[in-house]
Amino acid sequence: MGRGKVQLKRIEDKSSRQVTFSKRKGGLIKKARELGVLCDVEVALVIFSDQGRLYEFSSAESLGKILERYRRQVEEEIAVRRSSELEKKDWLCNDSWRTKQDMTHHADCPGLQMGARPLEMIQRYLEEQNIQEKTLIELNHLEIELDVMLRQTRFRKEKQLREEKTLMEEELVAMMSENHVLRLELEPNNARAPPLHETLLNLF
Amino acid sequence: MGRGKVQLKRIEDKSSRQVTFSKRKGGLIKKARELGVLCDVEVALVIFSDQGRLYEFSSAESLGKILERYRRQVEEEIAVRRSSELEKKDWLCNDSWRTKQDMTHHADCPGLQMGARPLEMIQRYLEEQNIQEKTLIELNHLEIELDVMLRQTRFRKEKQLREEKTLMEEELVAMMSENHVLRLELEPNNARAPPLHETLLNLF
DNA sequence: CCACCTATTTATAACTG
DNA sequence: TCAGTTATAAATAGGTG
Repeated sequence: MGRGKVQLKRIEDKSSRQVTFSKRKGGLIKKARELGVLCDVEVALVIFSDQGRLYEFSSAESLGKILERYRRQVEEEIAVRRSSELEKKDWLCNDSWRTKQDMTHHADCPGLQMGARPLEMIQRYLEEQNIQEKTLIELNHLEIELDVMLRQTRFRKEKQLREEKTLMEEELVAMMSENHVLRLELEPNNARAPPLHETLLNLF
Repeated sequence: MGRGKVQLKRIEDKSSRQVTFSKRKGGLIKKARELGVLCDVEVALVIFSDQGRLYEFSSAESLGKILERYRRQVEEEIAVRRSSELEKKDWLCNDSWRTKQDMTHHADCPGLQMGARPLEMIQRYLEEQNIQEKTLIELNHLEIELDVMLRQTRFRKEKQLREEKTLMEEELVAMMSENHVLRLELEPNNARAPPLHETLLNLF
């Protein structure tokens, strides 16, 4: 949209990129809000600019809540997946539903205890699904599923580091407390502000 | 956009709402992707349909990572905010930045050695700019600038922890390496893929 | 519900002061 | 740099099959 068509690749000119970011960020947030209102759904949006600045939007109370819900949902899926691990394992390791070949050599593959032998499982899965015929969308779904699997494993590993991390964060917080932070109170100024432009009303 | 203008309120007709959701969800994700690519930023989007179904998008590696980053940032800000509560209170309760009273007593506030004397600089800036006349947008810009200042200070502090962090991350990576990760090579498949529907091309 | 088809509304790229 | 304008590209509401 605009005077010229735009290629879907990184805008190299820093200035243009910044301007485009600013404009499109506003547009994206607006659309996220509209989706939330019109369709009565929860929408959460998080953007990190290349400067590392955080922008967020959420249709509901707080982004945190939506993210909590997201986390819960993902963990739930993990739980479900885990509880059906045995059957799934059977399913994934047993090609009978397709080639009916003898798969017993997979039965003794070690390290598959906790349902993760990602590489093998995935390779098999891909082979069977005839990946070449898949659409990109389906591949995307697949990737998400794989990510969930990975997440599951990762979760366990990360727990081992959790305490150390916490310790470190506390240390960080302590160090940071040496800094004095200024938080602008925008609301009061806004309230006192005279007629705002349409654009402003529109975006905020 | 479309045959009729649309009011920004919940669409009551369930069917229309569902259709609109479907269409707009696609559009929103597409725009999120475009923002990520064009402006080289990280974007994460989470949507819960009213049916509780989860839709997600992320411009980067995984949504989880962005969410992690988000969490870290928020925690950081909270920590900083809390630690600076006292000074902030002082500043906010002191109307001198408006009344042009003597400010020298700020000169001795500790912890601000490093070339930034945020409190003073900001007070001065605000005085000069006659903050009451500013628009919300300008205030936003101001806030961003201040944030950059803060970030610089923070950065120096964080550096002190960088090495420890790096060490820890390496440990994490090592642990993760026990897992076999599959990275889908989307491009090749895409390239080989036969004619995709317009919608597909449009969205991906 | 999905794909496709316009008529319109929106978003926004490029430009201006 | 930054708000405001304009010409165009895009998104999409409503409708059809």
